[in-house]
Amino acid sequence: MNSKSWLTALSEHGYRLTEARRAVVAIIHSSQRALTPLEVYDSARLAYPELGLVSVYRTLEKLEELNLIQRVHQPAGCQAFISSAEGHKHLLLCKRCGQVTFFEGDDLEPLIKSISRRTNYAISEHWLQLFGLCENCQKSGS
Amino acid sequence: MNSKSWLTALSEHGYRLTEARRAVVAIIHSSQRALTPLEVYDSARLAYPELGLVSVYRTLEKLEELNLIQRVHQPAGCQAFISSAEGHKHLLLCKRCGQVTFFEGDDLEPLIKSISRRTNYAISEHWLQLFGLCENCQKSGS
DNA sequence: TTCCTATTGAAAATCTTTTTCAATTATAAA
DNA sequence: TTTATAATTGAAAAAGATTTTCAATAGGAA
Repeated sequence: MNSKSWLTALSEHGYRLTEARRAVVAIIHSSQRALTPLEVYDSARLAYPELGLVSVYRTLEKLEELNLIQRVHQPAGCQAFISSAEGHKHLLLCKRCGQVTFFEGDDLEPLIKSISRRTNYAISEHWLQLFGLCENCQKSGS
Repeated sequence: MNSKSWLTALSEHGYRLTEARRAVVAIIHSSQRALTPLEVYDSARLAYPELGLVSVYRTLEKLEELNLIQRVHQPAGCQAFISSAEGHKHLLLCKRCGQVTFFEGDDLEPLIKSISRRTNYAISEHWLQLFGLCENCQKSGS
């Protein structure tokens, strides 16, 4: 999924393709780690200085609505966004550099069924997130 | 773990036992669902009207520091707190009434080891949270 | 009971996010 | 192309949430 297809998706949902949106899409689409609205704003303004922070919020809102990005929850805060993976994937976050890696977690079904039986809950969603150090950060010491 | 032991814990860590703290502890300790600072404030003021919102924030901060409460992350927001379970437990949340149930998730180890092998991450923490409908809310229709 | 200092609540400050609004601009239609 | 129009913009204001400041108060050790 390249950055152009995000623009196409926006367009197909009746949203106009503006400079502000292109700038925001370019930044968040190419990031390997989750970015806050302010970080997107600061990075995107390097290429498009007229950009307003409000447009960043509004564009992130639309990208999230189209499932192109998703919010990342971390101990330090829950305002950051990253490109969504296709299909149902879970997140693995590097505690040092913030890099986000997706992984499949299908093996969860038996656990969920067992919890469901034990608690009598009808379970419809799950969040699984792992934290650790990526290969690079392990190498480069603490 | 009763509410008195939270007060003891606060006291043992050098914090004074004040009316404001007692009021906050009483409310959050007895809640079955996660409460935001504002919800704690509103509930606690019924018993102790002089309470200030600032003291709610400050008390929640200390309770979290002592691991007596923990922040609950939800699609709707991440500002709410619930009593912590003892030992390593995961959360199961009712999407309708908000009730929080803890469960053990030890069966996760094999999955985590496999992801670790596949991604070369050194995984040190995990978050697992399930969402669904509790028994009561299933009964009482949508 | 006294004294010291942690704690308090009110107000102000700070941050983040949302709303308002007049000007601009993307896009469909002519 | 040009035109018309409605979506979008950025700035400013508003709204919310959280933190800081500060003088007054009250917990608890002596």
